[in-house]
Amino acid sequence: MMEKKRSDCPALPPGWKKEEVIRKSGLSAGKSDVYYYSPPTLWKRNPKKEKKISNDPSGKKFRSKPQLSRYLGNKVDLGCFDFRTGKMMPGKLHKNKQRLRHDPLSLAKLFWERRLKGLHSSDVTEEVLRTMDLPKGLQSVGPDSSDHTLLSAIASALHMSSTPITGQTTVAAEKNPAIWLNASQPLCRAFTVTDEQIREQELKVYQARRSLEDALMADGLARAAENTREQLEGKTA
Amino acid sequence: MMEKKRSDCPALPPGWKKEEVIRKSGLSAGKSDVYYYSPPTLWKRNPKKEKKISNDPSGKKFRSKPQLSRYLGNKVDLGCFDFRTGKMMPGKLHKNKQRLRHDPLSLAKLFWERRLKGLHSSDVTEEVLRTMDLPKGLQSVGPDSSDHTLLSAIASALHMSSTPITGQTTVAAEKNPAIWLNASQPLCRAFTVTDEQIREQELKVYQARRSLEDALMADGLARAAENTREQLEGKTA
DNA sequence: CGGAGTGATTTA
DNA sequence: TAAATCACTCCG
Repeated sequence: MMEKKRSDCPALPPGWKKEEVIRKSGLSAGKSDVYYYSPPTLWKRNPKKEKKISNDPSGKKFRSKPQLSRYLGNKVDLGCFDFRTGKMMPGKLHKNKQRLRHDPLSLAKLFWERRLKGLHSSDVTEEVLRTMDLPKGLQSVGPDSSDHTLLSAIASALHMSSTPITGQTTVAAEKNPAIWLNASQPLCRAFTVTDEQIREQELKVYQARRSLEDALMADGLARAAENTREQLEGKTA
Repeated sequence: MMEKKRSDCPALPPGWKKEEVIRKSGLSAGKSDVYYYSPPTLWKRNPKKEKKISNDPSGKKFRSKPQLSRYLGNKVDLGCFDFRTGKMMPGKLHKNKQRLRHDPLSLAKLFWERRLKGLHSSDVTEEVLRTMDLPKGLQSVGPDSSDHTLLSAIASALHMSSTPITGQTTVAAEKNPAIWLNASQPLCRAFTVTDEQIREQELKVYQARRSLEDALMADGLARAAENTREQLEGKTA
């Protein structure tokens, strides 16, 4: 087979490949497109196995920096990453979060999630969330990538939904968000929870319960909660 | 047999049908494919047996605009035909390379190329071009087949364009220059450059440099070049 | 229906 | 503008 020049990319995690293809015809002949390929092993290991994704040992193909950024999430900071050259360029700080507010994904939904942002009342739950750290395996998906909003979203989902919280699972959501987004799940990538994390969490829950006991003593708690609820309903109407 | 919704297509000759099929699954679920069917040849006479046989009751299926265009040939001008909607879109030539001939940039370049014809001022460059021979592999395409104009065109393309100079590459240009010509390239057939030609050219460049040294001594050179430049800018403005 | 290749649109 | 991103075509 005629292999195209697919080279390693030192700026990305091991196994990632970079390819440059020259356009051979049309109005844009002579211009080039740069693609990246995820490590084959990572791509073939699909834990859910709910769908056969690909036999291609070459990994998944990425065609733009935003797409790459969405996939890598907080694993790799692509702020200084130059997509065309494939190298890190210090001093070139791009704002990659701006674009997310305008893509179809963001407009499609999450009205309620957006509303949660800026909700910094005296709600006790808010205080708890504010001091929490996002687990490393958890990645936001959608227009607002702030950990705070994601936390709120998950918290809400846990309260309002009677089904398990899994996050957005299908890769198809990336291509066809309007069709494939699961509105019953918070906008984060699918994640897994280890036994270790569960044990850690059990401890945290115990501690949190102690804090909550104290909080319940505080004056005005009931009133604050009621205010919060009204705010939510007012904007959903 | 399950008949699918095939509708008439007024933009095509009588008998042509249009069909739209929605994709049901996969990454592209929800997207649709559009097909056209040529007028059914219900019966075809068998010369030997004087018997009518069914040949192609459904007509031929067409899956793309190029395929359709190839079949219809000069019968129908599909320049304004929108394959997806099945309608003619006059004024909105955002399909095809038709737009190529009409957008401001390409138009300006074409005009500039045309202007070079008949430009026989005292410009030194002109003198050089006049005494040059076109390489044998270089062939003019289009209404003006003079070598002189072609040379000027290539020279200007080398200066103006930031993309490689390839000439007209598509075979379609030979069949239908009015539609398929690539205005971003000089009006010549695609050509190749051999190593031998490159070596020859290196010698010529050396000789030309010697000539240029002498030329620079000549009185009035700078003024002539400046006049030429002003003429060009004045007309492109 | 997939996807490489290219046009169209948006961004810097 | 040009470059980057997105969307679509078109053929397997």
